[in-house]
Amino acid sequence: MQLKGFKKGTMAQKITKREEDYSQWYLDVIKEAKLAEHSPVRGCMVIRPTGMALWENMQKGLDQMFKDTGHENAYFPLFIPKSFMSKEAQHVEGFAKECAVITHSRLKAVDGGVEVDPESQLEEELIVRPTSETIIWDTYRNWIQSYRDLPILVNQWANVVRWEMRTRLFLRTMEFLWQEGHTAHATKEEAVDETLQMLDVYRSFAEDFMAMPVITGVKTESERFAGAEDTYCIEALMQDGKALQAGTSHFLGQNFAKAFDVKFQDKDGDHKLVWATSWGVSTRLIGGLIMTHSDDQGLVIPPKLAPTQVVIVPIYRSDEERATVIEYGDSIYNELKELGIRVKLDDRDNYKPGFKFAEHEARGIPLRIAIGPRDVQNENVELARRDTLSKSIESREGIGELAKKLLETIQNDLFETAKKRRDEMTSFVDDYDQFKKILDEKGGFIYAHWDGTAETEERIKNETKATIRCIPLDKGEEGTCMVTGKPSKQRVLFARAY
RNA sequence: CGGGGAGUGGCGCAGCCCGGUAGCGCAUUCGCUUUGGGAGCGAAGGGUCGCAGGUUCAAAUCCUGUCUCCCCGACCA
Repeated sequence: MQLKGFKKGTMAQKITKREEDYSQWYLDVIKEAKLAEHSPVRGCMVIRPTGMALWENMQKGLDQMFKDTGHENAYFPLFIPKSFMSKEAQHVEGFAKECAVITHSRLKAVDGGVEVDPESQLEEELIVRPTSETIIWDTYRNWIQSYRDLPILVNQWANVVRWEMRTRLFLRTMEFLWQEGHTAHATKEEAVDETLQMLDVYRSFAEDFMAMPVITGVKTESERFAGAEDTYCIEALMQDGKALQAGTSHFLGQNFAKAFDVKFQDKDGDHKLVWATSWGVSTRLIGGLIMTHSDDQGLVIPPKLAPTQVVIVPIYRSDEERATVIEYGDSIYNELKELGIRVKLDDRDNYKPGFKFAEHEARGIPLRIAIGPRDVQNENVELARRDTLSKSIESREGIGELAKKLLETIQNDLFETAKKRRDEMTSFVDDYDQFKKILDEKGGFIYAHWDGTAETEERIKNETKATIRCIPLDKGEEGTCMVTGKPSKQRVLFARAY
């Protein structure tokens, strides 16, 4: 039995509507879902328990995929000696402007307060890691002597700091959580394969767990990671038509092996430089998740990642009714729990059902089961989907299996909906004026021909704010550059980006 | 880092122009009535007005500095 959808707009509006102010909507969703908040430290956030539970679920999924592809976790220091940073020229250039530097080791008390003790100045300053290539490659030098020591397939879960000018919760913060994989190989082919393998891990994680469709491709020289030969990426499209780089996988060539003198003796007895990769995704994915699925009622997230997948809301008047309904709810709770569903029974007595409905919607719980005396009587439940905001009456019998099935349906539907939206906001353009027009009026992804030069790329960026997000891996047809008319090997993906 | 806006009980705001010792809504606590889409009434608790200086008999209010957040720009894997 189908019921009518929820009445919208009748509730007190705590969340700014998307079309009114997208940035404010994004902040409101995070706040109402209790994912994170601003901290007293500029550019840094407090990740609240719900936000952390979401990240932990993402970690679990990714970590399993890393283990399944032969990787192990390790942990390297937060601090990097300053001299390490300068060993790889491109790398230091890329990160120099956003490094936090530790110069002193202690404070001293001064009339009621504290100040930095000038006598504690460090002989060599320490850098708070913006990424760990340098300290890891310095370490790998000692781990690698023979081809038998290769490959090294290591990942670490860590925090990093990049001193950003302008920050946004999850999307760009000065400190963020991430994973960084660092691998060492005997041959170029093996390293390239690893780079592409991990890119595909990211793609499938984005699609299968986050229900977020992505385009895979390689970055142009100007967007490449400092110190990499090639940077591959997954690019997602947000609801407001802006692109988000959601993950990167770098083929580092022998740049860090050279810089840190990491060689191995091969079967033929020759000493050779090691080939490297690194790859990472961060809490930025949470920002992408929010902006892919959520609506004006608040957070919408896929069941696979939802900290709570099903919430049961009891409805009652008297104490007797309460006892009956809660008992009914408990049995449903146990049934779902048995099936491995992350379920909660919201038995708080100080909130009315309507309040709870709104709250659980704002917090993005995929499925809600409401039960009242009528349902106990008829052996029914009311089932509500967060993604479609639709409700139906279902039989108590078999509710566990139904919920489980429905969670899978929601997971798939979210992906299909997001993919459909992404495709609708993707254009193919051959004319530069048309390109500008679409960018301003519609936004989204634009596939266009480009002559492959940094000059043209720069010009387009300056004139339109759009950047080449990537050169897609599934190559299309040849053509001519929309700006210069010179030959183009394939269309590249343009968008304004976060 | 440049331009604009803002910081006042937990949250959202008024008061500031024109100085006179802080108020409203929501939330919280207690009580009663309620409970199928954000409950009602009654009572109570909670704020050195971001922080630091200065002017003044007197500063949330005027002046200077500083920190943080939001928007736009520059910058940025």
